[in-house]
Amino acid sequence: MSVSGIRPRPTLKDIARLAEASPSTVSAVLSGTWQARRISESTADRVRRVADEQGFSINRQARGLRRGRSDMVGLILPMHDNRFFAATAQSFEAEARARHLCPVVVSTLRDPAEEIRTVERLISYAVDSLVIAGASDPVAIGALCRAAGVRHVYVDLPGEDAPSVLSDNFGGAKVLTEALLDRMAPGSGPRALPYFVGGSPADSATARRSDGFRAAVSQRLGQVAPDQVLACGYAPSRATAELAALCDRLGGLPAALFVNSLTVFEGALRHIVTLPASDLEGTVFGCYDHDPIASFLPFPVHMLRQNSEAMIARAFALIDEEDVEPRVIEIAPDLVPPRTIRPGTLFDLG
Amino acid sequence: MSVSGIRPRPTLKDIARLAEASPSTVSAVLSGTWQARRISESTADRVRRVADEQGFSINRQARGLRRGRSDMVGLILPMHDNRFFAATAQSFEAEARARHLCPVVVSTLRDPAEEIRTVERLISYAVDSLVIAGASDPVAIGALCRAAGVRHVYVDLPGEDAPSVLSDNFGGAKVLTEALLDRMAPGSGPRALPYFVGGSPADSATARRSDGFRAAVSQRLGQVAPDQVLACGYAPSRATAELAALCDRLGGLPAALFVNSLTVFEGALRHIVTLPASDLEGTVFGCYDHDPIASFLPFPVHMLRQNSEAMIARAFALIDEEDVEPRVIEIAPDLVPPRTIRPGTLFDLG
DNA sequence: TTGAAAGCGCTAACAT
DNA sequence: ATGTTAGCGCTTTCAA
Repeated sequence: MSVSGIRPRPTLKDIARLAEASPSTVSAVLSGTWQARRISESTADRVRRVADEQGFSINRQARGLRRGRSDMVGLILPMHDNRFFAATAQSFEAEARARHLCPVVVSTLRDPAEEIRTVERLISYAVDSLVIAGASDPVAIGALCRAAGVRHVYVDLPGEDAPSVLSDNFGGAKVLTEALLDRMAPGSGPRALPYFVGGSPADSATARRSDGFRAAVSQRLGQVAPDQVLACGYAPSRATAELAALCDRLGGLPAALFVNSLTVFEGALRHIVTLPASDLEGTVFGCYDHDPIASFLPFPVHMLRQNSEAMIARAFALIDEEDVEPRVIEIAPDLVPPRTIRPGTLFDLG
Repeated sequence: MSVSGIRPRPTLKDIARLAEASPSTVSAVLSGTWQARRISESTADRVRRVADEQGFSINRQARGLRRGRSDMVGLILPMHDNRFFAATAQSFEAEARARHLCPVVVSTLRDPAEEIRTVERLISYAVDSLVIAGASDPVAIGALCRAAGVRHVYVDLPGEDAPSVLSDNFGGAKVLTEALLDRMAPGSGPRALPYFVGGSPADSATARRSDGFRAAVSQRLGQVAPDQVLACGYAPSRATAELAALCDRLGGLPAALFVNSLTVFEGALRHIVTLPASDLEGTVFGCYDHDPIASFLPFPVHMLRQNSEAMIARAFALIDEEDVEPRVIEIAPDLVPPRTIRPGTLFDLG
């Protein structure tokens, strides 16, 4: 309204002057510390009224500087565009807000240099603590956090210097593999075997998952050939090629296919759609990760839904308890069975 | 190494003392302002060396307080767990980093109160600017931003007091509808018509999309009955029920179905899988939003991929140019045709 | 080419 | 029950 345009936002001092109180009183009233400083109800009311009238909102940079903290918690992610990490971010925000902390979510595209820069930056904004999901250089991250005295917890991929909350990759893979073995068509020869595809052997999650796969298979079938595990990375295009080569070798799809992630699954699909429809009949699919639309595909896909909510809840509990003991905590994923196929519908393969 | 444990991180003053320079010199050297203050190369080198040795990293709360800004940019999202918003977040981070700004992404679950609280909070952390995606209360947001002098841009859903970068909902819906009309089986009676399902009529995106749908249909078929547009919200369960009711009325699926979002699509699928396979043959699907796995379903789904990258790039350009003129900028989404179906494969419906 | 000093807005001793 | 004051770590005149 005024010709002068926007005026600077009021500071705590302005409120103090207007409410005829001292800055410390205003500070105490507005930050809820006033129980300690037995401030009279009337003063408190007056201060609050003036603050409201003036549309006062505190300068958190100043408050943070003075208190040596920021009331922000950081979450570092490889990327947003991924069901698991997106769900992780969602849970993270809920937990942060329940604690009146400001959630700050930043992704690093699995670039170790970017990851380090991000950690440094968040520390220099004085985040109170840090959750690191899918760390690519946990050693460097740990060094930075320790130097700055910032509590941190690893999620999804482990670190050595602080607690890690991971998916139960071994157990989950074992359960999923068992589900596949249960449904697998009996037969003999290499096509009658289950195969594992996707992921990087350098990555501890893939290692644990393929171990779980091997454990289940060898328990049921007695042995696992090395070529039943094809860790060809996470890129869809690599998965397409790898599956094509496998089908070539076997003369068709194997009886069961354990797919290590949704991106790998997408790549696998690209090959599958080129196959004769009859080829699908003898195959069961499993995927370590869940996608609601995948459950509507015209063949059974057993999926594992990682429990990101429980993982993040656990991570926050560790931070709350100031528990910094390095160790691995595993959270079981949930097995999502394929949807029941009703005879006569589109998805009846018979 | 030392028995005393972690020591406090060095401040700029510490570096000054160790480098035998004044705090102002160190500040100038470390923040690149030193060209202005013609500092000697040797001093600059010495300062940088000491800073490195000490592992100095600046306290951004202090810097921000002094400079009256924070070098943070905020992105407000309805939720992370959604392909479009996740892609938006990803692009946002890339643009922010290209400008040496710290991206801060926060979601609000479409809760207007939470949204306001989040905007207030980010402002009180002194974010330099704000991108608001899917605003549920743009009027209140605008008031806060203006009072604080924070530049802002709306994305996905418009605001009145600042520029808005939106998907070209009308044009996109028209193009998608035309693709459906092109592929639609000829016939007569209500089943031979295209239907629009999902979204809320209160939401401007849905309004524009259904307008685009109507424009394309009336141009081709001469008229559109009111009951061809079923804005039943975004919840999957509502969509399932709505589609079931429609099929009931029509005696089967309509010749074409325009689905307003992926969540609606998921709900629609739940009904579709209960239908006899032969029912699908005469129907084409369209979805405003893209999902890679949906393209592998055993019937053709035309999808629209919103160009979040271009939208965010435009939003940042507006912020860079300090362009605050309220207006709507529309970005065309890309039509993703259904995958080619090869005869004899699983996905050959014939 | 550099240093001294004020002060950003807030909180927490320490007064009273 | 409330006010005074020092100072968090930094940037920026202003002085030299």
